[in-house]
Amino acid sequence: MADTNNTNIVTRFAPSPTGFLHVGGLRTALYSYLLAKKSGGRFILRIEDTDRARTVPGGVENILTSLSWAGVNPDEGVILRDGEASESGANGPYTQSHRLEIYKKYADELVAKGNAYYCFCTADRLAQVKEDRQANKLPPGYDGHCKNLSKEEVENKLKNGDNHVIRLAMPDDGVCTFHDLIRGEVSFKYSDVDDQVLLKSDGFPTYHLAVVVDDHHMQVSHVVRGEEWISSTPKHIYLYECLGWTPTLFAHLPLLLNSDRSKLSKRQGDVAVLDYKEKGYLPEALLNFVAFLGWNPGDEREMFTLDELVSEFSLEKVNKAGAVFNIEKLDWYNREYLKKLDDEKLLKYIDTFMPEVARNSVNYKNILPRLMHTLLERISKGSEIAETYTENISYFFEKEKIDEGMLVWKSLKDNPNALDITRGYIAEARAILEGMPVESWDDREAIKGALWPLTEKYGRGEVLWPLRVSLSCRDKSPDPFELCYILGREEVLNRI
RNA sequence: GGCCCUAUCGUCUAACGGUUAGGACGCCGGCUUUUCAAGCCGUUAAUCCGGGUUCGAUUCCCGGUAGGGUCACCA
Repeated sequence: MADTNNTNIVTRFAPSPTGFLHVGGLRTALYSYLLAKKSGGRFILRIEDTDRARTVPGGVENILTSLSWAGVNPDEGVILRDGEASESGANGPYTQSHRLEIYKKYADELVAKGNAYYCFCTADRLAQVKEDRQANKLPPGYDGHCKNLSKEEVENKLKNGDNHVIRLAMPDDGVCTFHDLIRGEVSFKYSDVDDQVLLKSDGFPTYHLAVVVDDHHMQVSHVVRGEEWISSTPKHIYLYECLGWTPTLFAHLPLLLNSDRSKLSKRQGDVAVLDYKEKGYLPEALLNFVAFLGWNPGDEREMFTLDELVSEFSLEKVNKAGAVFNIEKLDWYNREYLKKLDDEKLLKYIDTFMPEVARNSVNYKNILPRLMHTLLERISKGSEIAETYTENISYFFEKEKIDEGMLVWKSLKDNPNALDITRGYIAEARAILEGMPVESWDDREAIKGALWPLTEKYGRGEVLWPLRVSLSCRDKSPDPFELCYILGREEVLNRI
């Protein structure tokens, strides 16, 4: 349904499928989503696939999957400004490569109006110009060579079928000042702005043309994008002016940074949203974390669901400075959200990260539900299960060799009969456990209660340490009561 | 190099002229304890520098410095 009410904010997320959606993109999408949703407006997804050479197979799929995993879902059935039917419908996002005639039409209009011109320069000449200008310490950029071509020359070259692009003719003087919703007033001299290509020789638009045309037609009110676009904004605003349209409002977000404060990149860790999914980060955790990179509610609350973010979010509270993507904090968030999972979900979660060896154990199905909470205390994400499996987990699923020297508690170390004495303790413990009613095995406290008199008789470390070691074959593990509970009667009696 | 943006603990940040500069993560320490982990408690730690404006600057202005972004027929 058409919405002509301007009080509602319309935003869009416009990634290009040239790789995988990364966490910075997710944050941009999230902020755009929050801004629109908070006002009761719409959030549009638009695929900017105007670079044929760099478009990656599966790129669109990856964007869609990532967004939907995170729960940042675009609206459907968007109506365009001029009333044409929504190409998006319920089936997918807008895609620029499907809208080529629209951009062409406006590029032609711009040429007709004298705001743009044909350029026939070859790549070689362009490279030469760039080199020369740099040698003269001028900023690299187009020198305007084709701007002054006569009508006849242009027509001849066109008739000739010469390769050409269409460039925007930037004014020689004047200043572009705009109010960035995050940074305040920003201005650029038009003379510092290059004559950008609008339509490439393959007939595809560049970002600059496509973004303006689409944002206008899709009734976008607020453009939320990364700071790297701020210096291109004058081109966009000028384009709006030439086309006789009202520019959108702009909000340029601070960048996400590596720990060395360079722009977040693949080299220093994972950046793809789905990498985080695979490592076992919960979408709620990633989203909550990423939301707080450059924004905060103004008080000391830190845990926010997507819905809570919608009601709390405001652009005024978005910071200006770049933010380091700090994995430790993400890990903390993830564990907090993991703790909130109910047993059924936690079981499923832990299960998906368990290695094959564990799965093949006959006791797997019995042990896992009892082990999961204990395990959760030791990990902050699923991928750590595999990393720490051999060291800290494998013994639950298969009995391993015990180093008998490890069996003796430190207080008995000097006693020549330490091992025999310790074996005696273990034997007594075993007898107690064997005589324990079957239902007590489901109750940690009952197990503890049964074993406790022994510790009072011989000492805690003297009894508990060897018991724990003989059950886990490790010098580090949960306490013996916990081990008994997790392993179950049969396995415990078997191991002791 | 030109242009633009930015600057509070190691990190994410609060303080929109007056606070012992607050919180969170991490680090470190303590408690608990049979080990490990978890949990609880606590400590450490910051206003980039220099000038203004002001009775008073983290906060406003100017200048440095540092970092980042951008200057493609890439987005």
